[in-house]
Amino acid sequence: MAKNPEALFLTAVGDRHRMRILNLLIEKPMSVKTLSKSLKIEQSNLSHHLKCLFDCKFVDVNVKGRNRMYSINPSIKKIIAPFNSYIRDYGAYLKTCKESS
Amino acid sequence: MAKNPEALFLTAVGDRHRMRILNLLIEKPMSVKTLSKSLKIEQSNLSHHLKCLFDCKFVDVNVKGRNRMYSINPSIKKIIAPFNSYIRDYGAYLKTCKESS
DNA sequence: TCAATATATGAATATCAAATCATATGTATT
DNA sequence: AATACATATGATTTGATATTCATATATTGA
Repeated sequence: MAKNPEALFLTAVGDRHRMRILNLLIEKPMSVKTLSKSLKIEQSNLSHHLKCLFDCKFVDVNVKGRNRMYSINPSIKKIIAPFNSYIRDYGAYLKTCKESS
Repeated sequence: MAKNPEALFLTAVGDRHRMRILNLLIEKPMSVKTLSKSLKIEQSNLSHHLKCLFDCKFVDVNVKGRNRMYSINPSIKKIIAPFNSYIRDYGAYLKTCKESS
């Protein structure tokens, strides 16, 4: 069944790693190498995540020597802020959908 | 690997059906029956999604006769608004993480 | 108490996304 | 041109999540 934009959005951003990537990039542009070190995500795996973020236009790239600098697309900042604020206030209450069955 | 609050949040809300549920409930409380009809989600499946939303405190329930009225937890409204606004403006650009390989 | 209605639950299955691995591509440096 | 470095890609494996199905529970009304 084809996904609606809401679902596309949520799967795109809805990942432990991708959210952390965005939260780092919101501060400043970074190369894959730097991201990989900071977040301890293996390079190839990280590249896959970046591709996903890029395809959805959450991040931009530009080439700088042999590095590729990823930067955040400003449009998405509006969402990250309320998201982080929610996590700060209510994060402790969250559960997986499975548990407490 | 244990999930961080960010990931918990995103998996909880990050689902085609659950987002639509929240977007309906934001207008007014509804019974499972009503939700099921409006969203054309089969009852048992819907109940599973509601449980997930409830466990994460995104919705509340109260019993009204033999119905159970689900209502949205106000704390989450702050996120739904910017989310919907993003979708409205940029939804068309979203892609699945797989395609265009 | 019995039947009807509304909802929840657990287990089994099906579907989808993430991680990994091996390798390819592109750029810079010598 | 050859090597090294940085990153991307495709295929495969692995793991997680959604759906379905059969059934249980709870409430109401006859």
